[in-house]
Amino acid sequence: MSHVSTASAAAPDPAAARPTPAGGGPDRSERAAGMSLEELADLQARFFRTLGDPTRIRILRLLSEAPAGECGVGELVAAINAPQSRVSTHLGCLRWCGLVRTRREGKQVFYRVADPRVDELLALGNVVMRDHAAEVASCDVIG
Amino acid sequence: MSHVSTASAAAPDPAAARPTPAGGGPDRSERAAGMSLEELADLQARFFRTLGDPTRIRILRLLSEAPAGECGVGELVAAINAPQSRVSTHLGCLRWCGLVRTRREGKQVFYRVADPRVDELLALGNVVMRDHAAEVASCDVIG
DNA sequence: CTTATGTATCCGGATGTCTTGATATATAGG
DNA sequence: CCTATATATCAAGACATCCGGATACATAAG
Repeated sequence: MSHVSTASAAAPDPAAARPTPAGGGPDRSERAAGMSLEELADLQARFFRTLGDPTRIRILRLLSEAPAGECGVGELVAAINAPQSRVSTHLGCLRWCGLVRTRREGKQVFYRVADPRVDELLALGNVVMRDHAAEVASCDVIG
Repeated sequence: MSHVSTASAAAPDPAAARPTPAGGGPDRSERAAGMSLEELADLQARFFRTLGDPTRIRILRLLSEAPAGECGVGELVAAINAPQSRVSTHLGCLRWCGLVRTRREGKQVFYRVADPRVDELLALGNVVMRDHAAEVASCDVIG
């Protein structure tokens, strides 16, 4: 797969997930220090593209609405009604980008939204989108 | 062009722009009434994809930071340092989707962000993205 | 070790989306 | 009408991203 592309960098251990810098503790702020406006825009765009896939949106929604705040992969696959490989791939993308976190329990893996602001983002996007639904839906006609 | 695709619908007059339903007056809420969760997710994703292009991000940022809250196309082209056709195309996309509005003055056309919540969205996205910059930047390695 | 289940990854193949240069349209002026 | 400037649109090519099926990996149990 390759969503959200164009950048470089090597591949950290995908399974061990990232350090998840936050966690409530002190640390951050020196992040992404020297970046040109252009690079910044690239990253922002890339970030929004992470939210630009229907399957990923559905996953995030399911996770945030889940009773326990988390879901097993199986549940997600069933709820979304899509091939397991697809769900897994998108879960991988979301995890990679730090939007969700995982917990393993035996053979199963549970996912949860990693940052509450992600939900805010989705909610806000939802509201704004609703007021432009018709336009957005027909945007492809432009060109 | 074709950004944010997949939907149908015919092409309204691109120049005359949309009615811009809001405007401060009463009206809305019955929008996008009967939609399956799936269709909803498609639209949300499509909406976020509108924000998923670096050029469009740069345009929106320039517009919201502009002293008068608006910019002429020429200014944008100069600031972004990209071929005029590219800027124009993305402006068209943003206008089509209802995120920006236009005003004509002689030969020039001025653009402004149509909805303050769009700025909120960008700001929020920015903050969240910053905490995951490294991960997001290298996401393409996943697959 | 072998089997069974759950999850992740690889591999084409099909689209979607961005980009650029050329060209069309619009407005102002001579 | 003809010219010049400002924008918008078209056409074709280059990538990026998504998809589904097959397969590899991980964990648990016999």
